[in-house]
Amino acid sequence: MARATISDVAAAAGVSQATVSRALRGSANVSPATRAKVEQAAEALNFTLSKSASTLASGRTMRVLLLVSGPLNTWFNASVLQGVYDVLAPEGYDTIPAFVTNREQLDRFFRDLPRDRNADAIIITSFEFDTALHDQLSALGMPVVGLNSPSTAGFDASIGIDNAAAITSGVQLLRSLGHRRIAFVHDYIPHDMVYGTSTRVAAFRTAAAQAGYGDDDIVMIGADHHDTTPAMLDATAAGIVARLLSCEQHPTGIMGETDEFTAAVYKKLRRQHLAAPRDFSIMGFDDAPVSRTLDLTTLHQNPVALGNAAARKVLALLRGEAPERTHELVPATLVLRETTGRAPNGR
Amino acid sequence: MARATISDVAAAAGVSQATVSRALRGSANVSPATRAKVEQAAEALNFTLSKSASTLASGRTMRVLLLVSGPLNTWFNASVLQGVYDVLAPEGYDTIPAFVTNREQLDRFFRDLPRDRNADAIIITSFEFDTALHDQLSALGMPVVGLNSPSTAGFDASIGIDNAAAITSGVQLLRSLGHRRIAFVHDYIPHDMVYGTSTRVAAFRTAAAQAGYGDDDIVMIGADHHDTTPAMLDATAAGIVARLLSCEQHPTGIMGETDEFTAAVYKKLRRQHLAAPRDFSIMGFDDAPVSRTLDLTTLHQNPVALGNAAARKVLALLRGEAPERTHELVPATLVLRETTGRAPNGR
DNA sequence: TTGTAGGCGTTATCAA
DNA sequence: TTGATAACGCCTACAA
Repeated sequence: MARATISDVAAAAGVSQATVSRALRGSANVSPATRAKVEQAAEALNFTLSKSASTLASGRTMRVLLLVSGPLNTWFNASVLQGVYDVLAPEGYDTIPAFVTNREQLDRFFRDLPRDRNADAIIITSFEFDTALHDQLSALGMPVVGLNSPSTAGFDASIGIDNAAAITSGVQLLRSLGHRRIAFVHDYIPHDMVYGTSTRVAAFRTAAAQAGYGDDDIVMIGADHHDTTPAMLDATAAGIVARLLSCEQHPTGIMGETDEFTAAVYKKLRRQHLAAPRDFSIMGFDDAPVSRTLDLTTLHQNPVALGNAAARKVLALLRGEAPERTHELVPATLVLRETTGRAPNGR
Repeated sequence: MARATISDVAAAAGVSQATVSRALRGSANVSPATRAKVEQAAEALNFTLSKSASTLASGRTMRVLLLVSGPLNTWFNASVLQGVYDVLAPEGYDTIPAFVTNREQLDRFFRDLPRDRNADAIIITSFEFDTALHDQLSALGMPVVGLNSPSTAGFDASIGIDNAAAITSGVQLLRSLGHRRIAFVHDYIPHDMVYGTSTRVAAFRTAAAQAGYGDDDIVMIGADHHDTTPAMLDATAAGIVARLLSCEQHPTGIMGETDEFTAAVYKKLRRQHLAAPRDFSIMGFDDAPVSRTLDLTTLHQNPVALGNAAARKVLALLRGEAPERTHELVPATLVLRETTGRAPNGR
């Protein structure tokens, strides 16, 4: 038997198609009796509304795009997806993941997007837009919400963690523990794209200065390219540790841009038979699973919650309401674990 | 300006709507000249086909469902999603993730699914179907492909790793290293659902027997409930280690059902100042990131590749072709790292 | 290779 | 509260 259509249900229930549509969507202005009749008929015919037909007729696609930077199978991105999904699914929206890993893909994505009215809104994670992108963005005609983007420019709403405040608390911790010289180790920073985490580098500089560290007391060491494989990350970490330890007076307090990156550095340090917090203190950022595994002190953020919040803002925007808070900044809090402690004597 | 429709393009290009449709979909039987004209007109009008309208008219949704067990933000599930996405996206298909964590949700998912013709195919990851589900499944009328499912029953095609062979190689390793007594530690096994990884438990029993281990030489220790949070996993691991070490002659060779679970156990063991491979050997399963972090010997599988393969089978099925291999079993190979070695003396 | 025209299954507007 | 009916934007025989 062919699938039932709305008119089959209408016939079975003895009402019009319009009434079936109203009843099944839980719309107001349907008498309880009628609604019950319709629901029964639909049930009997094993009928549900076709999403495609609804979409076409209403102009609403019931889909929201989630654009993340980098692969989907990272802790952060997957968690954001989970968070977005959790609030969107009950509302009947599909979450459609998409990702870009470099500028070229990003441009292509936006070039194709406006021509493609196949989503009602878009959530953009972890990177910023320059003017060019900004223009295309506004041409989209759909709500755009940012998640952990370096700035709020171009977004109808946004949610993100307060990187600067978090980094400051981390620096303060190291200072409290007596570390005279501190370092920040970070991943490659591409010139053509601004990532959410990139702001942490600048934040460290600022925080360190404010905490009283002189220029000679802070060292910044970055990777010179993106590390896509574990083996490459490993090599990069080795290089960074080499530079770290060959400073004439090496820093004893180390902060990393992300837990993953920090973990790689930490492992290399241990391979030199240096131990934390005996010989140095090290802390990551994110509170990703790897930080638990290694008992790494870190700065906690909750990407699932961020995803939830972003999705809620999308929902509000879609309803034509203003989100409770348009641009929201949530704290990332210090999680003390085993890799930080009093600075070694004599340093 | 309102969005252009296909008839605007037709008018601009001086052809019929049908020709525009054919040209834009890359269909055959369109002269290069006409195609060029159409493409130009579409470009000028910033036009692309509406997915919803196409779907409605053609009956094809260009969407495939990916049903995973457990949250999306696990290494395995996120990687499968990535893998599926990678091959489906270029073909114009959206990947729509969905997940269920228990039997009730699973039932609900399938109860709603047939009434909801909003996907062309479905990929089901990591669990099996009993007869009841099987029936609903075939009523779906769309291709169903399995990924790491315990059996191939009910699937039009499937891909998975050979758990039994992998477990066997692990057991052989422990035997070669001289471990007289071996243990298998595993997560909770619910009674109402069969997971892909559950088969590893039985596989261990079989492999151990075949390798010559007597009943007294193998110990199986499982969790008695699912551990959803890190803290709970931690507690469970503590209980397991307690049982492990309180055996009158405790096993020195340990295999775990998954890397994550194994890592939790390993950490607890270390907290007792036991070291691998000095005091015991331990190996995980999956080659998840945590196994690298801890230098854990493990059995490698590649969920991204599994996702790729599953998606390719979907594509073939959707084209009405038979996949190159309908039911495929790929090996999971032993990765030697630092946590396995010769059994301690005198054991 | 291209055009014609009916239909895909809803939603939304307007009356009743 | 309910019913007619005209969109919604494209696909696909079928015909030319």
